[in-house]
Amino acid sequence: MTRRPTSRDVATRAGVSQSTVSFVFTGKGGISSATRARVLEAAAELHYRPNLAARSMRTRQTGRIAVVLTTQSLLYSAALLEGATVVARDGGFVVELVTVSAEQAERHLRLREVILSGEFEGLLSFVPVAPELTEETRSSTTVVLSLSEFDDRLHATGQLTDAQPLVDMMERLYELGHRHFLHIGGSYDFPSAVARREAYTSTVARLGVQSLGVHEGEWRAEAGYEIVRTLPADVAPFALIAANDHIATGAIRAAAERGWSVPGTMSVTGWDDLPQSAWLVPPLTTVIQDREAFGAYTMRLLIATMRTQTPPARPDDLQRIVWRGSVGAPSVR
Amino acid sequence: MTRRPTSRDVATRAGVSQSTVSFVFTGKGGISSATRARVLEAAAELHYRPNLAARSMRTRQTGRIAVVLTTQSLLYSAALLEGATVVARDGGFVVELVTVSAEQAERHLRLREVILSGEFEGLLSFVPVAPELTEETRSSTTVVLSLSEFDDRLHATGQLTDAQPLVDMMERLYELGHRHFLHIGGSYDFPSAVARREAYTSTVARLGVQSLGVHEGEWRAEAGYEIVRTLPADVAPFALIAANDHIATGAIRAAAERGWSVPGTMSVTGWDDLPQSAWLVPPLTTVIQDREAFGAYTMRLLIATMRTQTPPARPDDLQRIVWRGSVGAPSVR
DNA sequence: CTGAAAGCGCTTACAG
DNA sequence: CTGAAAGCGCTTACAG
Repeated sequence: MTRRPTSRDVATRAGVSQSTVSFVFTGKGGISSATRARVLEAAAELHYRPNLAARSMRTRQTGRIAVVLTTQSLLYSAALLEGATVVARDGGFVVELVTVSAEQAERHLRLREVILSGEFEGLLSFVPVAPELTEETRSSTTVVLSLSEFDDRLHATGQLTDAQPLVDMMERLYELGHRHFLHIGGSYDFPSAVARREAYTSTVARLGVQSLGVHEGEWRAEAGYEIVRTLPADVAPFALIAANDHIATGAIRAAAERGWSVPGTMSVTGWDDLPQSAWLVPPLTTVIQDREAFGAYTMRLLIATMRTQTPPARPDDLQRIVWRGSVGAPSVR
Repeated sequence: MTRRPTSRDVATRAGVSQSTVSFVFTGKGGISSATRARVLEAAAELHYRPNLAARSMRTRQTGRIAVVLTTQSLLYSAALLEGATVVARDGGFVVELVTVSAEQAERHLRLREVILSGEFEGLLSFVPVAPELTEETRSSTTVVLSLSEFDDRLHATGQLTDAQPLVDMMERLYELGHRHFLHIGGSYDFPSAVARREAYTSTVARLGVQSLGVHEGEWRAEAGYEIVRTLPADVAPFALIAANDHIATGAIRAAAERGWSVPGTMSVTGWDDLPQSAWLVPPLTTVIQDREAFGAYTMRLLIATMRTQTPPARPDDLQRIVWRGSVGAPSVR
């Protein structure tokens, strides 16, 4: 465990000055290829690597980007994270994962700490960042991109919050003969939950079909279960548009307990394609999101913001519907 | 976007020397409480925070620990990561997540880079670290703790690979009247899959019951589905011991298609308690792993190693069975 | 094309 | 109990 070699050690070995070594590694300054080769060789022999803390101190840049997620969302975000990380790495940044509490106040404090610490040049948040916090940290050197903010500022509700698949699913169900619909949504502090609810109500109006209700289901299976369990026994065959697969799974269970056929009595659609969704009885029609591509895109956007470059083009194939057995024509019991 | 305040700024404002400010923030040196209060006040007014890069350079310590996971394993590791992160933070470390390819050679290169970069004081790997790599990086300042190594060195196969719950479930099924069992395992390059298979076969022998088969199910729902789908129609009521919830879910689907009752004709147990498992029809009996506690434990172990302290005691309540409707007495069709 | 030198913001002996 | 000073390993004007 000897001392790590420094640029000075490399310089001595290569017979050049320390600054020349630095120039070689940063690519700055015109170094002749002969000198350059000598330096690189000496560096390789010593297994030299630049000390990032020293570089960071001198340049006042950390090369770090924080990605913020709650533990819960992390469960669904492996691919998203992967996409973002790869883009960041290609851009010369190191990504640090910051998990925060789902609880508002606690999360606020932690985010504040992360932003003010100065350790990060950029922050990509997949959880809402309170406006006050954005205000308070305006003077920080950390460029913050939060997905909810992002929705507002860039009018980019066309991303993960795009509810178009929900409209497509409802139209398909209409074609199959459905005239009664029910919506169980997520938590309405999520833009995506609101977007899906809006898409539902406007599509109900446009198609001229009947809505049996719109409930806030908080993304939970319990909600799907309870709401379907307590529906009138003589309800007309209907299509449940659930905001995610959890809700849909709970609903299917309730239907099974009531002896209702799926999709005949109740057709149902989810969102997210959880691992077990394709294996439910019946398999669940749902929306697959290309989270990796989305993660990559958001990171590209953050980096472009940090460098004040023009934002990258938005990919338009981030979501697609997988049709499975939980959707079919309505049938009399 | 003004310049960040430094300890010198704080010193000026508090009317002390810069080193006094440093002493206050590191807790070193005997600073009178009056001076201390003045410094802290000035620091608060300026929103001063120590520059970590500068500190790191001076102390030659990075305060960083890398946690290594593959993207795949990340999906199951949210809680694990949370547990580890909290412990690290309490220990004064910052955790950086490093995702690596599941592909061997690529992963090797990346791990090598991470270890040799000198950016991390510790590395906690949930993927195997090749022995050659451990050898090659012996002179690095990064303390490496890999979970596979961990199994060997500390004989700690009693952790996530402990198959005891499987034995308990089989005994309970035996009490309920089951005399026919079937096992669909994971991938046998996972120690946990092997441990579960061994526990199954030895318990079959000990209880003197009949095994309808032992299959390598590669952790996949397809395996559960196919194997149950192709069982003889006149098979005796049996208990399926699936290596995880995916397999169990596929099996339940096959049983439903065959018109078999669960748990009467086929009782079934899984492992992992996936989010939808409690909402299947019937709800799935499974094993809940306290991944958060496990993650916390592994991080404690790493930090103890880094500080050459005695390792922490192993928690013994990392797994527990949740009994749900998929398990019951066998019944004639 | 290359070198000498300043300085990034800290920590920590060393004086006093 | 507090201060002056060296130095961690780099980058980057500034000379030459």
